[in-house]
Order: sequence, then structure tokens, then C-alpha cells
Amino acid sequence: MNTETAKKFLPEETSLYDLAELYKIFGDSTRIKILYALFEFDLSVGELCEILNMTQSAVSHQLRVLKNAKLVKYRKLGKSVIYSLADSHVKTILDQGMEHINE
Amino acid sequence: MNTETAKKFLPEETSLYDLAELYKIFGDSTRIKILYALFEFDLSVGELCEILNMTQSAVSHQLRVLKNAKLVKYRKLGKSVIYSLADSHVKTILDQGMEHINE
DNA sequence: TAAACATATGAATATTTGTTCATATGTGGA
DNA sequence: TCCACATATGAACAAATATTCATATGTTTA
Repeated sequence: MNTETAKKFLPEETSLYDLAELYKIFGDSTRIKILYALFEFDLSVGELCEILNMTQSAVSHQLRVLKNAKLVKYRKLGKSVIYSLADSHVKTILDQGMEHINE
Repeated sequence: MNTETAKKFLPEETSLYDLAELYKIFGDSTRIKILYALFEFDLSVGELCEILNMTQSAVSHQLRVLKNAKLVKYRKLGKSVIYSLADSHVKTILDQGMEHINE
């Protein structure tokens, strides 16, 4: 095999890097739980804490990661902040992964 | 929102954990490069080193991760070990992710 | 306006993880 | 059989990351 030829088939370095970054975000069960919860309902930070049974700080930190990745968005409602999915594409991706592990 | 109701919509704890583990594997650009290279050709460890421009040890360690996750398989050929994709599903998953980042 | 509440943030810590270095293992050719 | 080659592996190290703790920020309501 001519390895120079094989190199030409690889995507751009930046694409590969970005793709890894995207999957890194899904690579944590806390964040996956948050996303699954948001598939069904828009939820406040406090509600997410109850659902995940985790501290407010831990949840907030992870929400920031998801927010930076533009996977979730938020709106303010009274004293609360309501989070929701930013992108329906995310569900497709996670469903695909779920399908894989259930083979 | 009744958070007890929301909890019922979450997948099993073990599923969520396994899903995170799967994405963790994709969350590294070295492993993604290996997978993309194997989409096109079956390759020996040495060839992968050339293509990725990485040391034999680093590549071998990552191949083990991919092997443990059953994403790649291997066969022996003379002194070499030839790696190939274990599962065509993997390409679908990465393509989906690639589609997302190119939005 | 003061107090109570909801959320965000920064520092510290512990754990995980990717690469390197050194070396072990195993196979084919001379 | 002995050597050269290809790959695997273990320990060490550095970097990244998730959670906790303490506290800051900002908003509502009494």
C-alpha cells in the first residue's frame, strides 16, 4: 500500500479535530443525560439537578460546555434559566450511537 | 415540570454509560484518523504510522483501544498485523458527525 | 431596598487519558 | 538457530477534564 495515496483520503486536519471535539462532548454520561432530558422537555437548571441527582454547580458547569458547543440554548424565565435543545440534529446523532451499542 | 416524570424518559443508566464510552472513543483525533484511513484500505500498523506520522507505540496503543471497543479487527500477514474495520456502522456514525460540524 | 432565591463562576483536587521511552514478544529469512 | 523486523506492552509523565467548595452575580418579591 502506498501510504501517500492513503493520506489523500483523510479529511482536512481541522475537520478531524472538530469532529473529535464534538464527540468529546458526547463522551460524558452527565452531558448525555442532560441532552436526553432536554429531548423531552425544556428544563430549568434546578429541575435538571433533581432529574440527574447532581449538585447545581456540576450541572451548571456541564451546561456551559453544551452551550459553548451550541448544542443547547437558554432563555430566562423569572429567576430561572430554562435550557432547551439548540439543534434537533443532536437527537439523530445520539440515536445512531444508541443503535450501535444495542447491536 | 414534574421531575419524577422526566426521569422516566431517560434511558437505562448502563445504556447512557455505554453510549458515553462509545463517544469517548471517537473523541480523539488520532483514533478518528485511524478509522478514516481504514474506511479506504486495510492497513498494517507500520503503514498507519506513516499515514498519521506518529510513532509505532502511540499508534499501537490507540489500535488497542479501538480493538477493545470492537471497532477494528486484525489479521496477521507475515511479520505484519493488518487492521481493518470491524463494523461498517462506524462510518455511518462518523459521517453523521461530520455532517453536523459542516452545518 | 433588603432578603431570598436561582444560577454562574473560579480555584482546587482527583481522575482519566494520550504520548513517550524502554523493552518484551513473536515471526520470517539467512 | 540466530538475527532482523514488526508489533505489543508497561511504566512514567504531562495534559485535559469532572466534580466539589466557596462565593459572586443577578433577579424577584416582601
